[in-house]
Amino acid sequence: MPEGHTIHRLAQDYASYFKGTPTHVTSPQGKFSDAAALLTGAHLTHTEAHGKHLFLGFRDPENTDWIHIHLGLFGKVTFGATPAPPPTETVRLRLANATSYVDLRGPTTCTLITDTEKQAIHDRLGPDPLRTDADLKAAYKRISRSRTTIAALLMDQKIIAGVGNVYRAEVLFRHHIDPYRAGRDITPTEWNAIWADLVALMREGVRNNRIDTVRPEHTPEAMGRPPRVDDHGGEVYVYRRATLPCHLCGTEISTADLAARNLFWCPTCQRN
DNA sequence: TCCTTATGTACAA
DNA sequence: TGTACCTAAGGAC
Repeated sequence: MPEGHTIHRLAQDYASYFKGTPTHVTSPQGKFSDAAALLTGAHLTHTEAHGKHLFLGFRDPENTDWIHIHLGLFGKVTFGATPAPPPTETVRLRLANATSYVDLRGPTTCTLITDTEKQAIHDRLGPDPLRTDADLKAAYKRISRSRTTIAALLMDQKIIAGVGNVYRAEVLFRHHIDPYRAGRDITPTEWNAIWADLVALMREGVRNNRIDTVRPEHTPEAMGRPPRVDDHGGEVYVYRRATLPCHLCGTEISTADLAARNLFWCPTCQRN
């Protein structure tokens, strides 16, 4: 579920359902109870995403408290209309107002933090293709100096924030780049193209709340093959398509372990 | 009903 | 590099 596009979409959705309304905050599961008690009745004033980190701001006259959420691998968020059903035991955080509720389950992080602590998180994250303040040159500076593979670098949140295993695999396929190439062998032209593509793909991901990367001319309809949508909800070239034929050349898609994650690529199309 | 897997990260050794 | 953490869905039996 969660790459950067999911988190930016959540920032929008939390705001549209809860911003400016008195909000009842609870932690049915208990791990966020103390903070929830402090916040309940407060107004959600601001929501923000940086990479895979979500910040929900509750301003009092003095300063802003932030709920910092990171979904990790399993975290899920579900919105609904009131009346809210009784929460299940796994709900870490529930916000509820007169019209809506939202439940958070299974996050890696859900804590109450200050402005200063929030800034520290921004400071250790790289540029996010979905943020207007993103500096793609800062990312390239680090990539162009690194002997590490581009596949690993794209997953490093200090270098670029928000890209996960799906966007990593797909953007490398779309640019015909061998995932094992060293960062320092990526040219400025290639990096600019990768970045621009990530901006476009991830914006579409926010809009549709899913990851689709297949160009119109390569869709199942256009290519005369049966549609196949992955469990993650979108149509892709290589992600989780190991041993299936490449949409473009028919070669079997490869898979390998890279830094404890599954990497997918087409050994024929991605030889540059 | 059990086992595996997953779009992630932090920490220990 | 390995492991711990958090949850739920799908597949094997």
